[in-house]
Parts: sequence; C-alpha cells; structure tokens
Amino acid sequence: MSCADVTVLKLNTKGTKVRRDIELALPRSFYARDPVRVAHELLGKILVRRGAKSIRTARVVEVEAYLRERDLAAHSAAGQTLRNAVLFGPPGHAYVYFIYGNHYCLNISCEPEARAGCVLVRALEPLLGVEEMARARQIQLKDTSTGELKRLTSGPGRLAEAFGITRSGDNGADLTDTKSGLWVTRSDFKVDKIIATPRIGITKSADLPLRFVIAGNPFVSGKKTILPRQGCL
DNA sequence: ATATCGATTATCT
DNA sequence: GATAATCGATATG
Repeated sequence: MSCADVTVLKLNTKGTKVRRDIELALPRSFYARDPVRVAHELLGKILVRRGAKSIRTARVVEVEAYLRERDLAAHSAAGQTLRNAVLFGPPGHAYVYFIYGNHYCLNISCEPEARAGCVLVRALEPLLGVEEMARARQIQLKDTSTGELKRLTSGPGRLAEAFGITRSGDNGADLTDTKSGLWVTRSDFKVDKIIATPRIGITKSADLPLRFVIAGNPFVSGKKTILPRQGCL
C-alpha cells in the first residue's frame, strides 16, 4: 500500500533521482465540477508541498464536501465575505481559514463560475518528508509505525500544520500551478471503496452524508484500533 | 475504552 | 459578544 507510492521518486538509467508525476498538478478542469464529485476523486490523490530544498507528499484519505446550495454548514452559505472570498473565485484554489484560535484548515475551491462549493481535506497518509512533517508538528516520532505517522496528518488541523499551511501563506494559492509550492498530483493508487458519513464538528446541515473516506485506511481521522504495520522508511 | 473540557483568536452579528 | 469545518490533555468506568 503506502510503501509502493514512495516510488514516485524513481531512478533513471544514470542512477539519478528524477521526479515523475510529482511535478504535474491536477488541471483546473478537475476542480471545475460539483464538490461531491471532486471530493470522491480527490481520495487517493497526492498533496505536494515543495519548500526551498525539501518536499513533502501525502495521500488524501479523507475529505468533506461543502455545497453552495442547501448546505448551511458551508462557509459560503451566507454569501461572500472577506474571509471566504476565495470560494467565490475560480476553482482549484486553496481556501485556508483559521479555527478555534488554534488551527488552520485547507479547502479547495471547486465548481465552475464562482458557485462557491469546496472540499475540506481532513486526513492524509504521509509518504515523503515524514521527518519534516514531524518537525513542523513539533512531534518526536518514536518509530515509523502507522500509529505514530497517524499523529502527523490525521485531522484537518494536523495536516495543515504538518504541511506548513497558513492563511497568510497559502490562502488563495493556485493549486493547479506548481509554482505555488502547494498542489495535488495524480496517483496509481486504487481506491477500492469509499465510505460516506456525516461531516465532523458541524451543527448546521449536520445530517448530510458529505464526508468521504477510503474504506479501511488507517490514516483516516478519529480513534480506531490500529493494525500493526511494518515501517516505511 | 469513552467523555468532557480548555486553549485562543478571526470573523461575523 | 458569541461562535467556530479542532486538538490534546485530563478525568472516569
């Protein structure tokens, strides 16, 4: 499973490391669709953060869709404000907001023409740059077991911290342009089954089944018994 | 194992 | 002034 995707860095004939899919961001057309569709297809894709001399990647394993119509939990529900302006812009941009005085959360705008739907990224499976994620989270990893890695990126606030995502730094970033330093790329990973559940932590429109997770993936947020797993580093 | 609660601040009413 | 798309710590069975 996860170990296979670490080979997004492969060796060419000269033995030099070359980047394959990582440098190709998903196109804007991917995001210019309804949020439920985008949410589904985002599962299994890979979020990439490039710094000056480092790269962090992780697989998307949990998302939530927020709709423009009949969804009172969406930040866009009450219309455009300064905070949510990105949602009313073109698709494929990062909407980053600050919550509970502590955490940032990453959304991706979707739908054509300012319809203000989006997808919240809720959990990732760490792939490359695990040590930098741990640094960003100020966590000392005891090992590379699933249980330890899960602490890095399992939850919207956690993954934002692990990837160094902030409102000042990333709100409005174009995720279809690798020059932004933050983008999403394709993966050969096959998502066998998607499970839909109500969304987490909301009070309005709380019954809609708009949270989507990769069935059985241990990096999905929430408490759960972790099966023992061999380290990946 | 689950339950409850405090932290901390941008944003909106 | 109240609320919030969370997290981590503490308490309790």
